[in-house]
Amino acid sequence: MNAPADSADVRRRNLALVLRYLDAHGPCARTEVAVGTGLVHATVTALVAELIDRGLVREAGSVTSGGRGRPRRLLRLVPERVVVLAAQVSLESVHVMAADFRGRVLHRESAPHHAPYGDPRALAAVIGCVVRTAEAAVRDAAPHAHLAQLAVAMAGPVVGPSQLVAAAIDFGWHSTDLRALVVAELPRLHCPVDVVNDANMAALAEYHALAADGVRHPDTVAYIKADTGVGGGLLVNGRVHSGSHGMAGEIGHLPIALDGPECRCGTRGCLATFIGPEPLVHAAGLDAVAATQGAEAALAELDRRLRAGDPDATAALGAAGDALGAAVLGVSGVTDAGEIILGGYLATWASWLMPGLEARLAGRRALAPDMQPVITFGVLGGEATLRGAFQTCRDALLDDPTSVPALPRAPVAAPLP
Amino acid sequence: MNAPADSADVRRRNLALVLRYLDAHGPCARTEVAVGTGLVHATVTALVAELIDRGLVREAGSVTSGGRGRPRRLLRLVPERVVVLAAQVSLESVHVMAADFRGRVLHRESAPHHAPYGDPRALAAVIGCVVRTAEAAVRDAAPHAHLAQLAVAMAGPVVGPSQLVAAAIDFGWHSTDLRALVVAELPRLHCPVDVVNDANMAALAEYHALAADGVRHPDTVAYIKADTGVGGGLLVNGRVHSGSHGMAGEIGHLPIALDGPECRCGTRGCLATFIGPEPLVHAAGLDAVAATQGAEAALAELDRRLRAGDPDATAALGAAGDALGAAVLGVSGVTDAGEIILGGYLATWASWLMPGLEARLAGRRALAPDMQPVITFGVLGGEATLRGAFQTCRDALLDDPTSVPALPRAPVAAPLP
DNA sequence: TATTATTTTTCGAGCCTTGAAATAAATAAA
DNA sequence: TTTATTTATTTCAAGGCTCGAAAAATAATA
Repeated sequence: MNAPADSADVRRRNLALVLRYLDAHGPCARTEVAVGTGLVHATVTALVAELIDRGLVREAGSVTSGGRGRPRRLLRLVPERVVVLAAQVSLESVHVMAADFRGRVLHRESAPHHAPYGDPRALAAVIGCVVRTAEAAVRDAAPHAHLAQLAVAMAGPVVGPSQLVAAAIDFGWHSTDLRALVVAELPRLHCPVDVVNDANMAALAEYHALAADGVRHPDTVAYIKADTGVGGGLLVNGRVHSGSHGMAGEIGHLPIALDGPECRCGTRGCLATFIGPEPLVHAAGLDAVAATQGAEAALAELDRRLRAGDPDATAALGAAGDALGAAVLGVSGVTDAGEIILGGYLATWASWLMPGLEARLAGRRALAPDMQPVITFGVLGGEATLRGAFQTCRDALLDDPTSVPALPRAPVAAPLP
Repeated sequence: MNAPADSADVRRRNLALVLRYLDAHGPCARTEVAVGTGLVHATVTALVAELIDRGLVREAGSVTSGGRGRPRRLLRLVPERVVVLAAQVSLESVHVMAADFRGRVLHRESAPHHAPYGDPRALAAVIGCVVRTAEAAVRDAAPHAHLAQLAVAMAGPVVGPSQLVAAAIDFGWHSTDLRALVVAELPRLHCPVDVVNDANMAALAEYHALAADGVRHPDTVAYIKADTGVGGGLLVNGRVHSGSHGMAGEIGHLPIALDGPECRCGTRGCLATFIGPEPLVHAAGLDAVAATQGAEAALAELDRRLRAGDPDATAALGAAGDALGAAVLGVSGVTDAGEIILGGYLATWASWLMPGLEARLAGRRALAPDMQPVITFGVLGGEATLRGAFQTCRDALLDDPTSVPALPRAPVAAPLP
C-alpha cells in the first residue's frame, strides 16, 4: 500500500490479467484475449510473447473461424511448466502433494512423525525430509518444470507477514517461526516457503471446488467445518482474510449460549461444546465407545447409528443443527457472508443437521429472505487442506507470472566468420 | 481487479502516495518526501508540481536546515482547496455538514423532515433542499474550493456498487435507489454522490478519531454501538468491509443465547434483546417512564439512576455487560478483530458495563492473553456518523488526487509580434 | 571572492500501453 | 487462375511514467 508504483507493476498486472483469462477461458486466440481483457491487440501480442518466453503459454494450432479471414492461432496454458508443493502437518503425520499449475497431482508423499510435544524443530526435520523426497520425485518426473512454491498448512493461528505460528495448542508450541525452521532444513530448495493455517486452506479449497462446479460465490464467504475439532475460515473476494492474529474464522469458540456448558477455552457456551466431536458422541450415548476404542471409532459408530435411524443419534444431530443455525446467524450477521460452506462431518451429516438448522433460521428468513446466507456443503473431505495449500500457491503465481523465469533460449547459430 | 493497468494508474498511485505523506507528516521539503515515500527526487519534483497545479499543495517558505546548503522549500497541504458534503438521514431530520479537506467545518445545515413512511422520494426532496442550502453557503464562503463529493449516511444496509438501500425497516423502504433520487434532486451539483451505511460511517469516524489520538490500530477492527438500536461496523485496514449485502457489522442480531428472549428479527436470543435500549429500560424498571415520556427520556432517567447508584439500574447494566462480553468474544472469534470499539451509550456507560464484560472474557484472557481484542471507546458521540461520511469522502480524495481539476493558469502574456 | 554543502531541477534512457498502419493468411468472387 | 475481401496478428512511432546522472540554484563558510 505504501510503496511507489512503476511500469513493472503495470506489466505484472497485465500479464496476470492475460494469464488468468487463458486459465479461465481455455485455449483461445489473441483477439479473444484482447476483447475479454480490454487490452489492445498490440499489447496482447507483447504480453503473450512474454508468457511464451516464460514457458507458461504455448501456441497450439490454428483454427479458422466462421468463413474467411486469417485463422486464429490458439494459445494454450502449459500447466506442466510449474509445479508447487503443498504440505499438511497433522498430529501424527506429514503429507506432501506435488501438483502442476492445473492441479494435476504429480506425486504424493507422507510419513508419520513422532515429534515430541513442544519440539517444532523435530517436526521441521520430518517436513524437510518428506519434502525432499517429493521434490526429488518431481525433479525426475518433470525435470523442466519450475518449482514455484512450498506451502505448509498447520493447525494453529499464523500471524501476519512474519507467518509466526502463534499458538499451536495440540503441538505445544508458542510463537514459533516454523517457516524459518523448514527453510533451514531445505537449503537446496530455491523457492518461497509459506506457512498457512489449515482451516483457512480448507476454506479456500472448497471455495474453488464449488466455483469449478459452477457455483457463483458472493464476495464474502464463510467456512465452518468440524472433524477432530471445530474451525473455519473467512474469504473475501476469494482471498483468505486471516485477521489480526491469524485467527479469523476460528469459530469453534463462538459463544451461542450465555449459560451453556463450560469450554476448555475458559468461557462457556461455545459452539464447539454443541457441535464438536466429544459433545456429539456424548449426546448420542457413545461415551463408552469413545473411552474404549477412541474418538474416531466413536464417530464411525455414530455414523452407523445415524444411518440405522437410531433415535438418540438423530436427536443429538438435531440439537447440533440448532446450535449450528445460531452460529450461521452469528457469522452471517457479523461478516455478512452471503454463503456459508459447511465441511467435515457437517457436510457428511447434512441431512440430520439441516432440519434443526433450518428451524433456527426460519424466523429470520421469513422477515428478510434476500439477506440470508446460502448454505452449501464442501465436497473435498479430507483432501481440502492440501488442495487449499495448492490453491494458495496457484493464486500467488496467477498474481505474478514474472516469478517464473524465462525458458533458456535455443542458442542462435553464430554467423560464420 | 479485472481492468488493464496503464501508466495513468501508476501516476495516480504515486500522487496519492505523496499527498498522503504530506497529509500525515505536515509541511516538509521535497527531499523528505522522497526519502519517506521511496520515490526518487526527480519523480517527487514532477508529482509535487502536479499537486501544486491542482491546488492541493503550496510552497510555504524556505527553511535552512542545519548549516549551509540550499534551504528546503516547505510544501504545505491546502486543505481549503477541497470541500466535501456529509449528510446524515435520521427518522426525524436531515443533517448536512460541509468540511474542508482537513475536516474543518465550514457550514452546518439541518431540517426536520416529515416524509411519510415508505416514501423515499419525499425524503430525497428534503435532502436535496438541505444540501442545496449548504452548498450555496459553501460557494459563498469558499468560492474557489473544489466540491469533491457528497456522502449520504443512511440507516439501512447499502448493497454493493449499485448502493441500493436494501431494506430500511424504520423508513419502510425496500431496495431503494436513494442515490438516483438524490442526484435527480440536485441537477446542478456536479460531484459524485454516494449513499453509505450510517453505522459503518460511525465506525470509520471513531477509527480515525482514535488514530488521531495516537492509537495504533490492528488490521481488523470491529465497532459496536447502541443508542436507538444496536449496530456496528467492520473495518479491514482502515476501510469499511460491508459484506455481501451491505450488512457486515449488523451485530444487533448476533445470537448469544439459544433460548433467550424472542426478537423482532424472527429468532431469539439476539444481542439486541440484551443490550438494546428497550431491554435495558425494562430491566432497570423504567417501563413506566418510557410509556409516558418516551424512549429518550427513559434512557436519560436510566443515566441519572446509574450515577445515583441505583441498584436496579446497576444490575441491568451488569447483565448487559455480560452479554456484551459474549458478543465481543463472538465478533473477535469470527473476524479476529484485534480491537473492538464501543460507541453510543456503550461508551457513556462503560464503567457500569465493563465489570460484566471483563468477567465474561476473563477465562479466555487467562488462556490466550495475546489473542484477545483490545476494548476501546468511541469519543465522537452523536457526531460519529457525520464525521465518518466526511472521512469516506476524504479517503476517496486521498486515493485519487487526479479527481481534483487543475487550477486555471494565470494567463501568460503573449509575446509581442 | 571562492568553496562547500544541500536541495531542486533538467535531461536522456528505458519501460509500458496505445492507435494507426502494415503484414499474413485464409475464403469468396471474378 | 487471379483478384478482392475479411480477419488476425505484428510493426512502428508517439506519449506517459519513473529513474539515474548531471546540472543548476542557493546559502553558509573559508
